[in-house]
Amino acid sequence: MPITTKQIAEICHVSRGTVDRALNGRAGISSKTRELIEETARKYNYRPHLLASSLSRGKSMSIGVVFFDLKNRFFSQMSNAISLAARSRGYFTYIAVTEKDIESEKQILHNLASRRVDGLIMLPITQGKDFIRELKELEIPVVTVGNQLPGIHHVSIDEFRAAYDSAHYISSAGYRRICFVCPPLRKKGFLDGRYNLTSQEQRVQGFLAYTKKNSGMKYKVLTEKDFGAAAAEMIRKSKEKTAFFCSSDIYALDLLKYLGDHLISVPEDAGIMGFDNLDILTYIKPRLATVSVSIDEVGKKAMETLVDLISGAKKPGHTCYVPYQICPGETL
Amino acid sequence: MPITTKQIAEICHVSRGTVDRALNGRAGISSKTRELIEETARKYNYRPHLLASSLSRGKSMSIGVVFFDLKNRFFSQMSNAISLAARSRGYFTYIAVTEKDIESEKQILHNLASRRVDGLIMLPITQGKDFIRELKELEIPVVTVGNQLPGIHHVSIDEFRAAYDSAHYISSAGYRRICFVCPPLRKKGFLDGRYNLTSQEQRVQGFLAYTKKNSGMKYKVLTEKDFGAAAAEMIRKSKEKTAFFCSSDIYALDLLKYLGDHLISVPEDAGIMGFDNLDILTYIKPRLATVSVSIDEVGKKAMETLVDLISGAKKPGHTCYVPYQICPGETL
DNA sequence: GTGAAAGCGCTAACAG
DNA sequence: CTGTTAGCGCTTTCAC
Repeated sequence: MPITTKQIAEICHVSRGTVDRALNGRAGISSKTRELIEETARKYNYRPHLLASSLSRGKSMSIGVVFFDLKNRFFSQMSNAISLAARSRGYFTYIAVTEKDIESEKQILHNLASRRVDGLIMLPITQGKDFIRELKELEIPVVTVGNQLPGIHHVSIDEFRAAYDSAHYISSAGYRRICFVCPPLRKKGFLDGRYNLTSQEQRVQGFLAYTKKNSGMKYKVLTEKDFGAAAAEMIRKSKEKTAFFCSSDIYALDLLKYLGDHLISVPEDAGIMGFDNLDILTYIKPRLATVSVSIDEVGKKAMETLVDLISGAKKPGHTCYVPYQICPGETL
Repeated sequence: MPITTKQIAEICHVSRGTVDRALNGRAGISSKTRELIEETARKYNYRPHLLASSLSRGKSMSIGVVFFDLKNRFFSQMSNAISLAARSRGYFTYIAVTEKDIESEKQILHNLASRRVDGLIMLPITQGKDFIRELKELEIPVVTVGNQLPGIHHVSIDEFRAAYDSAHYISSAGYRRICFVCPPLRKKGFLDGRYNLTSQEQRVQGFLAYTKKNSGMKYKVLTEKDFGAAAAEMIRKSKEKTAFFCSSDIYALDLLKYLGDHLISVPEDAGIMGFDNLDILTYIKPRLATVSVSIDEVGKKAMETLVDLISGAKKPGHTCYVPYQICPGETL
């Protein structure tokens, strides 16, 4: 058991208030007593009790981070950035994973609220009025990344524009036929539409906006779980070369592998473009064309926004866009 | 501000003790008052204040997880497993990253101790008597993974044997010349030997034990940062085919890429074997020979051990080995 | 400059 | 079965 301020007070023959002043660098104390107290604190290996401190101060100096999982590089990279940004401001991060389970997400949020985290950064898997009400009832500042929630602060790239630009990029590489691959959209409508798919939806909308605008374009959206087989069939049936624009690098890699295993060459027989520019791409050949999202930037910005919300100093704008960039590759 | 037990007590015209009994399912209360209390709690959206609860109970139901970073898949996968295992037992996990900085590691540990985490799971970057003393002074149960610390509970694979077996596997694939690639070992001796490299050292020792035992074997250990160039030179200079046994899949992938960029074919001109079996390998061609470590298993086991230590129910053994497996590939 | 006292919200031991 | 009381360790206000 570490020593407490009370004991230090006794040892130094001063009051607890004085010890507090010394240990927290507060004013109104002679340098003599301050030094005495600091020294005994060191001597007895004093360790402040942050739970007690939080209780009386009403701030826990901790934040909650809630993601699907940490297996996905997108989340682990972002968690890394958030964790660092948080610590540099004195916050520690609880990280919890929902495994895309709506009930888990709910429980985690309540638990974190009970732990009195000062703020939350999350990628919500749920949407809808009820959920937003519940979130607001926690009375904790929240910043979302990836999926959006109306009325809640959000940091992300402009998914719509990024997808729009990507479609344009693919088309300028000579493709007249683009297929958007986005398996998560399967879930649309499930559970009374409670799944939050805003990020994916904005991407598909950006894609459609471009392809519909350009009358020469043929387009399709693939949401099958087994999109590899579906894509292979499309390629075989059509003589026109198709580009597969995947809503995430992971799907692009899966597709690349599937096509390779089925003797379809990229980019000779079909084109592929990904999204996110995950760091594992450096090891992949051919180099995947993709959209680079600065995940670290999103994480940092999200933390910054959260701190602003917590301190209430300045109200940050509701949505903060982080720049993105088209990354050319050898797969188109 | 959520309602407190005190307010509930007033509303229900009972004492705080009774409210506590009702809300925590403790015995000694009539079902009538219990129901009344539960209902008002629900009605007013009561949320237990876990900080206060922790303070008086002396348990925070939180654990600290300390790794180099979360960019490395090894750590993020493990964090994911730990986070899940923890939550299933009611614990939440603080996750902090050191970025391989000894001073950061120290600060993080002290901060977590101040937050009164009930236990710690870490991959220490520091070693030495002073560090161990400091760790023990925290008076918190600690479980290490990866790197070891004498006298502290540890969960991992048997690195020595895994490396030994791998060397044997490589040799049985026909190689008479094996080069162990392990850049982290460069740090050996830096900062008065404070860097903890036990995991890597055990691997190199296992490798050496095998190669030294078999007199026909030629061996070498590469620790250069720029190991790709060094390896390429070795390959060019010798007519005998060399296998590069990399202490981590990451190095193996870097090497594979480097050699490919320099027109050296694997496995025609040289062999490569990795370590860890990271999940990104599924996307890599040629399929990398490696050693599979069940990272989830290590994470789960570490949490299990930690819970045993916290509860003090049964003292777990000091070292717990998790099985590993040689994974054949196309790179040998 | 320093001390005394009340309080953060919950828990636990004891008395009735 | 229920109430009272005394904490947990730190913070903060107010008086001296």
